[in-house]
Parts: sequence; structure tokens; C-alpha cells
Amino acid sequence: MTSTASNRKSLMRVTLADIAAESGFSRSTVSLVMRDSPLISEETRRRVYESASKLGYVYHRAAASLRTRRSYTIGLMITDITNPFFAEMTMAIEAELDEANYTVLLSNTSEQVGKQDRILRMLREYGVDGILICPANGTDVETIERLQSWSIPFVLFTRRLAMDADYVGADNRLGAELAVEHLLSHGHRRIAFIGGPGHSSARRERLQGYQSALSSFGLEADEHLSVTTPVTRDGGYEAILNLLAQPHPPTAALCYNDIVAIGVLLGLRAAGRRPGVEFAVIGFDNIAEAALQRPGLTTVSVTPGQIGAQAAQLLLERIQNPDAALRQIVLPPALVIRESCGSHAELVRPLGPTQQR
Amino acid sequence: MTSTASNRKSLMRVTLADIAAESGFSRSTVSLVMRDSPLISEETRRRVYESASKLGYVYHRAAASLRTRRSYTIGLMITDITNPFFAEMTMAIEAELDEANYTVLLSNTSEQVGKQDRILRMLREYGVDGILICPANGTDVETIERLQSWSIPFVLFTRRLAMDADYVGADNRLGAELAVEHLLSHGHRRIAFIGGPGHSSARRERLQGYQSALSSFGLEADEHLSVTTPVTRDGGYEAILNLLAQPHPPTAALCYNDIVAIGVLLGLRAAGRRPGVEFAVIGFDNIAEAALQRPGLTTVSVTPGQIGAQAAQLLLERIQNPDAALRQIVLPPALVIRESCGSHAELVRPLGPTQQR
DNA sequence: CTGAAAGCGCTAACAA
DNA sequence: TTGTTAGCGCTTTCAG
Repeated sequence: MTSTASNRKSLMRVTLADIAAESGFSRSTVSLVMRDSPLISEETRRRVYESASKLGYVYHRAAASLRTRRSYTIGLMITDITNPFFAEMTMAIEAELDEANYTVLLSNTSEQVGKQDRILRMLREYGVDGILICPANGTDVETIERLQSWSIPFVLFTRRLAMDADYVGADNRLGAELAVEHLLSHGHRRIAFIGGPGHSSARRERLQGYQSALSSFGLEADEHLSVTTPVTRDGGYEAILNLLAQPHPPTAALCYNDIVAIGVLLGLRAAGRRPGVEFAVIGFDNIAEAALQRPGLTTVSVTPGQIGAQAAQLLLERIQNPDAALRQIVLPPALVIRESCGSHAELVRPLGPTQQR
Repeated sequence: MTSTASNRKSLMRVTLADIAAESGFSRSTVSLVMRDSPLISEETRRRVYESASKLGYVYHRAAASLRTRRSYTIGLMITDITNPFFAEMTMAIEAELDEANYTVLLSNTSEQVGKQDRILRMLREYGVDGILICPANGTDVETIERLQSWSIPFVLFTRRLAMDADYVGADNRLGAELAVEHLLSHGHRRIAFIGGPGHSSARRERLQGYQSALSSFGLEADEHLSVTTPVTRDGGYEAILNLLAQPHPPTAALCYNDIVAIGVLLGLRAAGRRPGVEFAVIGFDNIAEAALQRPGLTTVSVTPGQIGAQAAQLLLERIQNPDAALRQIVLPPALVIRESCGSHAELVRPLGPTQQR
């Protein structure tokens, strides 16, 4: 009637009932053992595990989750699998979630909102307990509102939308200000802002920092000097070539991120301009590769690990308590000075050369 | 008794039974509609969908999979999320699997066998229908044999082990031969082999090609000239610096892959040696970044998209037919000649300058 | 600490 | 084509 040890024959899966039969305990006892309940004696636990491994038992998460309505999985959606910035963040997130016994379902939207939509729907059908999402370029508020209406806990990271939602990211505006002030202090006056996905909050905030630093210096941002690009080395490469071909070209650039900045470095070299001496460039993120460049890339460090860990933490709290107030966590950046602007100084810490926010 | 439309109250999930009640059809009819059965009339289908969207129904995959013993998920395990080679492969795999209605669970082992083991166990508990795995550096045969004993279909890609299992990868040996012959034809005699995870078949095969090309030219491989490194730019950077410091340094290098090669380029520049004129370097994989380097990186192209697609295809076939003969698929590489060896030629197709396998 | 019983939401015969 | 019935393997009362 109910499944028994006879289940073991051929293809039948080994179930808790089989272990119960083998070990002489009841199904519920075995179930408690499998879930590490403190109500179980050491001896019982040992004997149950013994039977389990003898029979080759495999915990069946789909069955458990059907019953408990929890899957212990979290969907993690990033926009560029290839960017070390996200890789590092992913590691931190996995580490944090792992500790809370969650498994992460990683997926890559490649900045495509269509793909993002499909993945979101899938995650819902798979019953994830929460979602960590860096919205793809062009994501509209409706998409996230829909996500909200599904009442599955989620937190945005790195990029946000004009709406109330949990969010963890860096202080992009401050980071950009630090960078531009650095450039200004080196005497640059025509400073470009290169790259990024036009519709991301991260880019918008960095651009604002760029503009505000310029204007607090009495300069106006020349709109010909700020361009969007794909977030690739290629993007930076093309962009700098175009910029240099302008009638009144820039002498320095703040880039959307390090990937784009490295493209700019490559492009400068291709154009025969020596970065760091004939042209200053600053990146964003401080990925490992930045330090390897010749000249070393000066960049705004935003500690992806920290952002990831905080985002994971926030999601866990949100799952615990769906009704707590929404939170926006903004982490301070630091300017890491290497040689790509001509300096040879060291790390400048958080609220660097200048002021507040 | 059975769940009904009253389920809709508050937290209860909308089920097939609810749709059945709403639409006036039976649960099984509704189930058939949801699974796109051809047995259902257009009109019925329409009305069922109407009720479904009216009630806000969400297909419950865990429940379905408990019943069918199929999850329609595939585990994909790569060793370096950051390498564009894998990123491109991942895209191709997802595309292929998507078409067959599978969802992929992507995970990154970072070359750590411990992490790989844990992920493997998780994938089993989650009941994936198949696994695509690029074994982490140092994976032993037992690990894969265990996987085999689980009787869940899997295929190895990019790297294999000394055992019989499905596999899809590039002809690494031939690729390396083409590369080294190219170097030899440019007059180089002290050629290094730089980088890679010491215990991967891919590295071993490339090294064999390197050695065989040298010996068919009457040269012997100097063991001081072949080094293993982490598969990072950093790894290549450090390695070339060490190599140049040797008493009798090389004048050219074949690198494990493009990532390492780019590190070598960076290192050469840091050491004041002009790549392409004072030192020749060749990479492996032909990632997009290779073309952006100055000088452009000559490399062995192994078409990750094709490997990925074939691997996915093979896995699908294996799932269909678990008892078919095991297959090893080896794809031909091509040498893409850019400027990092001093040439300025174009693409050399498959069986390049020289011979057979 | 253990046992019995009910059911999560779905699919799969089998009949109609 | 559609309806009935019986579970998939687990967790969860609740009563011992």
C-alpha cells in the first residue's frame, strides 16, 4: 500500500518510507532526521543515516517543496556574466546564501529585457523563494511592479528604478565626483564621460556626479563629450576613436566602468596616443584587470563583494519579514589612483579629496 | 474535499482544479491544455487559458515534476564564469536547450573540486534531467564515475578524463600544432608553453601538440619553458616575467588560452618588450578581446558556440536514449593570424599550413 | 521521541 | 475529446 522496502527493486526511487522500514523507525522520525531536527537523539540519527546511505537515499527537494511551499532556491539575475564585477558579486552572494542553506539559480540576461522577462517567469514557475536582480538596460517600472505583484521577495542591486523597492548599490554619484575632481586637479578641462547602458540608474548617477563636479568647478558639461556604448571593451574602443576624431577632442575621460575603460586604453594605443601621459582615463569598479594595465588604470572602487553580501542579507531579511519597511542601501566608493592619469599616488579612501554627498 | 474555486481566498495558490471549476472543464482537460496537448480543441484551449489568466494561474513545476519524474532542467557547470569563452558557450547551450523546453541551472565551480562536488550533489537533489560539465582542474575519474552511477545523463565538454564518457571538445592537439608551426616558420626556436590548469585534458592535449610540432621539426621541448598558471591575466603576466628572467629566455610563446595570452601581452609591455616584434605570442580560443589587442592577438579559434551546441545536442540525445553508444566529438580548430607574431596575414582555415591529425 | 493520516498540485491510466 | 481515480515523496498536525 504505502511504499515499502520493496521499492528498491530496479527503478523505484528510495524514499523515506524505505529508510523507515530498513531502520525500524517511522517515516516522520526519518523525515526529522533528514532535516536536522534537534528533537532527535544522536543514536537515532546515526542509525537512520546508516540506513539511508546503505539504500542510497537521495533527498527529494521537489517533493519537500511541494509540501512546504518553500524551495530554498534564490534566483540571481545579472546582466553580464563576463564582467568580473558581477563574477565577484556572484561569489559573495552564493557564499552568503549558502550559509542560509539556499541554492542560487544564476542567470544572465545580457541586458535583454525580453530574456529577463522570460527568466523571471521561469523563476516564478520554479517557485524560487526570492530574487536578486540587476535590471537589464531599459527595464521599465512595470516589469518590477509586476514582480512586486507576484509577492515574491526580491531586491534590486547595482541598478534601481524610480520606485520604492529594496535596493543595494554603490554611491555612484559620489564616486564619479571623486574621479572628475581628480581629473580636474590634474589640469584637465575637456573631460569625456564614456559608455554605459543609456537607461541604467548606475550610469545616470555617475553622469550626475560627473556633471556636478564640473559645475562646482565652474565648468559646463559639453554634451558632445558624453556618449553611451555597449558595456564592452569594444564599446570603449570605438567610442574613444570617435571622440578623438571630433573637432575639439577631450583630453581625459571618466568611463562607465573598467571594461569600457580598458577598451578606451586599447583604442588610445591604436590611435597612437599614450594613455596616462597624453590622455587621462579613469574607470569604475576596480576589477582585477585594472591593476594589470600599463599604465595601471585609476578607477573608482565599489567593492562588489560587499554589495553582493548586503543584497543577499537584505533579501534573506525580506523573506523572513515581508512586511518590514523597504530599504535602500548605498555603499561608499573609493578612488584608487594608479597611473592612467599621470599620478603615481596610492589609494585615496572613501570621502577622498572633497566633501559630503 | 478536493480544492475548489474557494482556494482563491487570500494565500491559497490557484490550481488546475480552480481553473477547471471556473471554466467548466475537468482537471485533466485543463492539465492537457497547459501542456499543449494536440488532443484539445482550439475553443477549449482558448476558454481554459481565459480562466487561467483571469484567476492568475501559475504552472507549478515542482508538482508536475514530482509526478512525471522529470524536471525539465539541465545543470550546466563551468569552471570560470568570467571567461568569455564559457560565456559564449553558455549562450549557445541555453539557446539549444531552450528550444527543447529545458531550463538551465548555471553554476560556476571556479576550478574548485570541492565546490564542484557540492554542486553536483545539489543538482541531484533538485532532480535535473541531465548535466553538462566541464570538469574542474584536478577532478578525478571517481567523481565522474560516481556521477555515472547516479544514472543521470551527462556530457563532458572542453575537458575529458581517462574514461569512457560522452564528450565534446576541440582538437586541442591539432590547434597547438598549427600554432607552433606558425611560430617555427617565423624563425622562433625557443618557444614557451604558458599557463593552464595542470590537470586538465585540454592543457595536456595542447601541450602534446606543442611538443609534437617541435619534435617533428627536430627540436626538443625544454621543460623550463612550459609552465602552469592560474587561468587568469594575472597568471600570464607573472609567468612571462619569470620566463624572461631566466638565463636563456624564450622568444615566443603559445599560451593555454587567450586570457593567459593577454596577461602575457601585458607582462611583456611591463617588461619593456614589444609583443609582435621582440616577442611572439599566440593564444587559444579566439575570444572577442583578442582582436582588440595592440598588436592583435594571433590565436587558435575553437568556436565555443559550436562546442556548446553540440554538447547540448548530445545531452538531449543521451536523455532520449540512455543506452546508445557513448560518443566523443572532436571539433577542428583554425589558426587566426593577427599581428602578435609579426605577421599581418589573414585567417588560415582548418587544416592550416600542414597536415592531418 | 514516535506513529497515523491527510494532502501539497500535478499527471497518467483507464473509461466513457 | 473528457472525466475519474490514484498516487509521486515529502511534511505536518495530533495523539501517543
